[in-house]
Amino acid sequence: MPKAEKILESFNLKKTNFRIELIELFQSSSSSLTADEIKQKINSTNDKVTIYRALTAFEKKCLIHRVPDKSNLIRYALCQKECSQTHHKHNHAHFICNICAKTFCLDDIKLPQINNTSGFKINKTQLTLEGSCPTCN
Amino acid sequence: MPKAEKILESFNLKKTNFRIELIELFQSSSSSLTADEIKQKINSTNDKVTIYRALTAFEKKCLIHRVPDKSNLIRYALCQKECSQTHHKHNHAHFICNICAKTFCLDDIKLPQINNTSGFKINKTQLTLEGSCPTCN
DNA sequence: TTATAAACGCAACTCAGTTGCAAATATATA
DNA sequence: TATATATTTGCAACTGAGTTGCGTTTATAA
Repeated sequence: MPKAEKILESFNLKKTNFRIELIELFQSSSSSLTADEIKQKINSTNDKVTIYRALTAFEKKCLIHRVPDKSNLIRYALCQKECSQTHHKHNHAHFICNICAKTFCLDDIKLPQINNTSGFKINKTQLTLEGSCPTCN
Repeated sequence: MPKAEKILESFNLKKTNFRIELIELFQSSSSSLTADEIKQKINSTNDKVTIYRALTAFEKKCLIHRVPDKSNLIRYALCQKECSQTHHKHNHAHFICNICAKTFCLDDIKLPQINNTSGFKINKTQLTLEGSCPTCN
């Protein structure tokens, strides 16, 4: 796991305390995070705008990616190394726990290959599973 | 295709002009609908609250189901006959068009069978495809 | 015809996420 | 080390989807 400072450096982002903490939080989280969860876990005094802007910047640099969420919140998880600095490239399924509402990346479960059908041209495939996570069951 | 009045009757819902129109709109739509799209297509003077409440009632009766949406809007499509009046039971993939942002049900594409993995108990599977729809390409 | 439960409409609210702008700060350069 | 510059931050105000409360209207059953 690369150090947070190294990551920010390599992405040409400034090494501010908040952003270092934010990366470390993502690295230590087994599931994904919403802006609100971040605000609670890093008990910083940072404004929510700062959080949203950091997330937007990280997503743009392919450091984090959006994952599905039950209640239509924007939820992020760390990208794996297959993502370059300019292009996201995910080939894993996501799991939403119906009890704790967290979303997990299931790196082991690969996506099915679906061919273009009846006029629909397919660029991207997403597989989302629901149920109960290891902690909840 | 059952008549809108018949449907409302069988679901123990009142046959109001708005709800009849709403069902007919769903029946004539090849893709799914948001509350806002409904307001525009039925150019009724109905309050948005009325639309939201009708959608909630229809979903509860398993007449419509939520489908994924690019920008986290609540988006609905008509259920197929496999849904009972009390339980949703969907076995099809969804397609999101990245150009027109509409979501379509792909009844032909069935869901892959994923087994429970490493502590995750799976109850539901969702397969979402993205690309461009027949109209847009 | 009347009673009653469902549906409706208005107003006001909630809450996630966004935008504008000015102040602060990290970092590269002189 | 000092200075310039682009990035990041914080505040305030806003947006827009969706919700809640409550009183009124309406479909339908008695």
